[in-house]
Amino acid sequence: MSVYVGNLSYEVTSEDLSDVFSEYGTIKRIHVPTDRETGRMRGFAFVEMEQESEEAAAIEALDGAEWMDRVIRVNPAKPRTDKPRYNRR
DNA sequence: GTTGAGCGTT
Repeated sequence: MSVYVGNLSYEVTSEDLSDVFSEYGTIKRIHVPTDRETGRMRGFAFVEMEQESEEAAAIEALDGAEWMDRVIRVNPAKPRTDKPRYNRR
């Protein structure tokens, strides 16, 4: 169970996400991927809750919501695609 | 500014 949070501002941190999502359930884990090469945020994040019902509540409440002057996107996350990454630097 | 890692081809 995990939730994808996209269209985020680059100013948003995992703390902000934790703060907001904890209103709808118990945060199990927060993951904010940063670009491996630039070290900067990629404008999205992942949140895991204890229960899927909690995630659903968060999705309903936050998807399309205006946050940090930006309409964010919240959806059930897709499993990590394990696509080949041959010549990465 | 939209789907996470790492190994360094898994």
